[in-house]
Amino acid sequence: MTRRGSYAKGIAKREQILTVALELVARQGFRRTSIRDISEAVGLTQAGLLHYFESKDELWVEVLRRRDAIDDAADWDAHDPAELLAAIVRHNAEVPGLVQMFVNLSAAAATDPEHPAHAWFRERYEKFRRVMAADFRRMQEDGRLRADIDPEKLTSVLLAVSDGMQIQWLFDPSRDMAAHVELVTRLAIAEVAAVSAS
Amino acid sequence: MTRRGSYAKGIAKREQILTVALELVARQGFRRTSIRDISEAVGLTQAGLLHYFESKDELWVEVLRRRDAIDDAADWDAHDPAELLAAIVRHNAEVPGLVQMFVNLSAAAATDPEHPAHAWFRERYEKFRRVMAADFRRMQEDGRLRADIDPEKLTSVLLAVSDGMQIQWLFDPSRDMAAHVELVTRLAIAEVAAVSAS
DNA sequence: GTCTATAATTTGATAGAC
DNA sequence: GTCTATCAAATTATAGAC
Repeated sequence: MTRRGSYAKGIAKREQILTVALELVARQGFRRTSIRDISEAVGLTQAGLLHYFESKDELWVEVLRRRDAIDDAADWDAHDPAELLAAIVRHNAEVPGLVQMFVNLSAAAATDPEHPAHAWFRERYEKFRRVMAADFRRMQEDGRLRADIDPEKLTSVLLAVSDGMQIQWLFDPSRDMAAHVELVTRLAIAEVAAVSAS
Repeated sequence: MTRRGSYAKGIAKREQILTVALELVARQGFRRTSIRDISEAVGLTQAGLLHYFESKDELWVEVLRRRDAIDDAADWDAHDPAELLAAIVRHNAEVPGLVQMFVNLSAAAATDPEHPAHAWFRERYEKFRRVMAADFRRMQEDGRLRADIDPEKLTSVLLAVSDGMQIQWLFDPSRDMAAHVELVTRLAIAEVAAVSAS
């Protein structure tokens, strides 16, 4: 409430930093992007930038948080969790810096319990598994999904395909990430009609 | 041929370095393992270790190469490419350092064309896709695999599940990586019988 | 084959002034 | 909110002794 002008400016600067950081990652690669590069790109010194984020890794975590917040708020055109995931994956292909960052950060966080993003990723996987699996269970009750599939396993598989295809896509951007997610979905869903029709 | 004794010793030392490197990664994490740590663990100085490997990243690439060479030579009990992949994935769960390294290195290589492992990964994915897809195509001709699946896409999906589950497994080692690969396989294969029996 | 020594860089991070 | 200054590490790399 106090000093509204400079407060708003601080918020805007934060946003700018997060945006520019992703642009730099897309342009010069995640490993090659230092905190100094980012600070200079937004017209700050390195120390100036660290006024906004406690550390480099914390900055990346903030990028992830913001992405999820935006995704959560977005109005996706999807009828089931698998379609939703495919839509998100399709959207990610528009933001190469984000994919680069996600891949590297998830790897680092997975292999280091002390990493600032470790708990975030862990909880994210759990949340997705819980929420999506519940939806899949409902679909099974409605006969829209094969009954012989464990909903939790299917969720994990879809998340794994999504994560794994990001890597393959980075090596060859002509690969269609979302199409591969949809292949699994089709195998899990379409046969219901075929089997019940037989 | 010359100086056989010391030559053999050099080979043995190289092997020791690669083995110890993986042990250290498993124990203290990939990011926390420096070339100095490894050199000290094998009774060398940093400079001494760099007599064997041109750089840290080259050392990691050698670990990958050796792993693949061992896997290629192994006698896997598998009847089709999907079973083979599941067997390899199951085996990987016994070597946590390797999984840690693979995840981090593939991320780094994917996001940096100059990375020493970039070409290696790229070609590896291509090779797997080519070889496995050819096998899947044969299985389709034999009626052992659903005909409405693109063999290349199925291969990419299986590799993605394998890579993606490694990450989820690192966050929670109680997850069964191979079982998730097998879920996809079952969806792609088993229905042939069901459909053709109907 | 292995060491000591050391240079040169780069990076993330901190203290404290303005 | 931003800067200057400065640190401590980590890493690659090299020269040259043993």
